[in-house]
Amino acid sequence: MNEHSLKVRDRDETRRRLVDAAERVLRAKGPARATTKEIAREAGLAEGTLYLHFADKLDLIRAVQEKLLPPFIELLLQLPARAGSRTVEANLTEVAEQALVLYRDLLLVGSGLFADPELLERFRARMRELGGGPHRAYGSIVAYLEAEQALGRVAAGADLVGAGVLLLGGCQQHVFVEQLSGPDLAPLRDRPNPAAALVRALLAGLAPAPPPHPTDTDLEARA
Amino acid sequence: MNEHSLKVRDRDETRRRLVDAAERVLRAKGPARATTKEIAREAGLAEGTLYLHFADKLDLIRAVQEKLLPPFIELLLQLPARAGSRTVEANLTEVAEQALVLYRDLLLVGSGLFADPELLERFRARMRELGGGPHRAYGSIVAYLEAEQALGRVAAGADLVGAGVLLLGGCQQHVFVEQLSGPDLAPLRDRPNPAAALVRALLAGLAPAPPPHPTDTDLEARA
Amino acid sequence: MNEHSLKVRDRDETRRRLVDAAERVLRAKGPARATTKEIAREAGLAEGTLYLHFADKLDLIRAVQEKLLPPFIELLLQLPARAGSRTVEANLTEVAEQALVLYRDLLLVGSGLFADPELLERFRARMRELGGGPHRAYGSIVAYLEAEQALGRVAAGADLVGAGVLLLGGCQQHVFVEQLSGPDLAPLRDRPNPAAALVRALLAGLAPAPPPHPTDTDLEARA
Amino acid sequence: MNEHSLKVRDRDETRRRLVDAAERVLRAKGPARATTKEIAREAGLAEGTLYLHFADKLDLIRAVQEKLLPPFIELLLQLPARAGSRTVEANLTEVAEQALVLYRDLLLVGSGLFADPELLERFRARMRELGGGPHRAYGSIVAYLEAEQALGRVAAGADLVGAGVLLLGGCQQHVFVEQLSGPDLAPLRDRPNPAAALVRALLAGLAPAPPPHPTDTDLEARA
DNA sequence: GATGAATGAGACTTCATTCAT
DNA sequence: GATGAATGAAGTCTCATTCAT
Repeated sequence: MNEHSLKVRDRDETRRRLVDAAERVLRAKGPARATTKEIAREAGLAEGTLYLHFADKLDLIRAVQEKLLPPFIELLLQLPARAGSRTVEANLTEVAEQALVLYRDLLLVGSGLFADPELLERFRARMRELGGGPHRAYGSIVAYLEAEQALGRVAAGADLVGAGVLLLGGCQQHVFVEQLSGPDLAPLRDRPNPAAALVRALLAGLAPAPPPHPTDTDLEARA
Repeated sequence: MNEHSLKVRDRDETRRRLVDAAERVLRAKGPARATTKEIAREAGLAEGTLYLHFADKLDLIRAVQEKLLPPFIELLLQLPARAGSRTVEANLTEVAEQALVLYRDLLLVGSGLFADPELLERFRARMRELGGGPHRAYGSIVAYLEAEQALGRVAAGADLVGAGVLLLGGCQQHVFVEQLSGPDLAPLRDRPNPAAALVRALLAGLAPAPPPHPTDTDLEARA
Repeated sequence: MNEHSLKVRDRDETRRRLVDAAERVLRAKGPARATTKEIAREAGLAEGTLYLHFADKLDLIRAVQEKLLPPFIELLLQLPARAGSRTVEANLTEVAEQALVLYRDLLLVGSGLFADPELLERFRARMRELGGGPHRAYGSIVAYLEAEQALGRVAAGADLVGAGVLLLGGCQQHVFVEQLSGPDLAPLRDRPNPAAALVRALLAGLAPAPPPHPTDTDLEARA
Repeated sequence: MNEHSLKVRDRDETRRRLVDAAERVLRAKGPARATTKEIAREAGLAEGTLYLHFADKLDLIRAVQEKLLPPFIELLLQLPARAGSRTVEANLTEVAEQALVLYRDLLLVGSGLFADPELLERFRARMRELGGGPHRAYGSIVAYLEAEQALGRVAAGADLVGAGVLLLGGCQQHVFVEQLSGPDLAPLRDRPNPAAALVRALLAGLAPAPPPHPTDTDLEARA
């Protein structure tokens, strides 16, 4: 390990401290109130140092947002290979649990994304660069569900993309309502295991079971 | 119509112009970049006039956000009375369509809500004041589904709150992915009628149809 | 009493209500925080009405300040005629009491005078116009003391202008220290009748009584 | 002198330039018209720099006011030790001279103190913090006069606090009248050495010399 | 590379004043 | 004469960014 790699490690270390500090401040104050001065103080560094490691403040915020995604991405990448293992319910519940974690972070840390069109556009550009983004997530989920369909563990005619949207959306909505309502009014407070509950609700659907015995009289009545 | 009511109408007119202008600027620039100066210019009024009608900038933003909700609230309030009419699918699709409209607005205009803890807290306070908020929305949806359950048009054991979260969340997610992906990468672009599709997916569920009557004749029939 | 005089009385009444309201607001908020909006509200009139009766805000403030002076002026005008009546101490104590009242008002209401050179210059101009001002006050006091001197009730060689400056200044200083110290630190709090005490101190002076019996030994010691 | 102390000196230098610039602007425009913009321009610094060194505008004004007091405080602290030296008249005249200087500054720079209740309250708080304020000034003067009393150079029964109030008040009044009258009407203009005159007037008092020994011989001597 | 004082554009807000009704 | 909504200049303060050390 030569001097150069030491320096590189120092650079990385400083950069990491800035990202971590930024995340703490974003969580504490919200994107609108997070200032470079406070982030630098939280990192124990000078304000100017920030600009040696990031192009500007938005660049740093984007780095924080990117840090939040990998665990979820990781899980999705492994998902198709799990088809057939355990139960569909268990596999999807694990996804939902991680989605809840992710959306909680995104709501607090990344809500500034839609507040500032420029930040949003930069984020999209970065996603294109990395080849990531929502379409990858849905690709993984659909691939998994197709595999389960082939195994007969998912209904044949099901709208798999729709199911993915409902599942991830349910998680997002849960967090959304939770935060919007605050500690006082909490319509979802008495749902102890939201991830599992949402998965069960999605699997079951809302439609009533079709009439078990299509007897003659039934058929006549319908006609 | 006397002089006083004329003035009242003037006041209201000015107020409305400010809210409309604020909405346009919020959509164009995002909450983080919307300035009082530009809102006033957009309204064709002086900057100071804004403060004759609103306590401060956040108060104005809140007024814009409040303006977006009533159509959706209205629909939800009428929903329970529709139980038994048309089909469950049609009724829920109408809800989903309006939810898509609402979330599209909220994402662009209201995302600043979570970016600034103070704004969020003010919004919560206002909801407590008005007795509104997400718990009211869920109350209406659950009441409707319970009525349909009693009519046999919704499965007996279904998790009705969970269904509501999945439905509204699915709409939210659709908008979220749509916006996050931008015009280029659009995993959901080829879903022409997202509201109807989500409702159908929710009604059907993912689970494969269980053998309704595990009697011998049934099993034979399948084989 | 014809219609015209009624209107005149109305005008005066409105004007007086504005001046009174301005005084109340000035006392409550201080000159720096007194706004035309609040003064109008306090007067129960519209903001624009203020400008029908006063050239501008400074003109109104000046009217308040002028209202404070007459009682004191009145007293000073009568003062010379009182020479020989009661005691010098009683006469001066009455002056000191009124001076305390005046300075208390001036400090709270009129401190803005020196905060704004323009206001000060307008006040001077108005004094020149009315022939009033401090030189008139001192004229009265000196005239009174001269009369008392002639009566032997005031020391022959006394600096009468200096005595006036000390007396009025003592009152001013008392109020100044009182206000500057606030309710907590009050070096002058245990002085129950400050006007009387100041007059007594002024009459007595600080110099020790000259040696009562200039005996030979005393004279030798001094030489 | 290392790099750090250099920076400290820079900081102090900038701070001092701001205070000096603020003092100049306060004198020129009065507290009510002094703006941060002009103070910064006068200091040759950016407006934002002001807020690196002072919490806000009031904090800067307070710093100017505090700068004015030390010379006077210094003199008062040394005063008790001077008892017995020179003459009482000389010692008090020095105090009066400095008091005139101080009040001239305070009237121009510090009159805003009473115009804004918040500024006044901050000033009181700062005095409590520093243990200073008028009660300290009066403590020193009284201590000095007591020492002189013990030496027989001040009358035994004299009201020492009252004497202090008269002396400082006289100086304050002198400045007050001087400024209020403006250059035209100056009732006190022909008093060439006001400090000395006020002290002499205070020492002498107004009361006519009482018959020191109301013995027969005294009475005869007067006749 | 790190520092942090300085920058300065620009944000929000206030308020004396005007003028159509 | 009275009104009060509207004005807009001016104020205080913030904060991302730069640059000499």
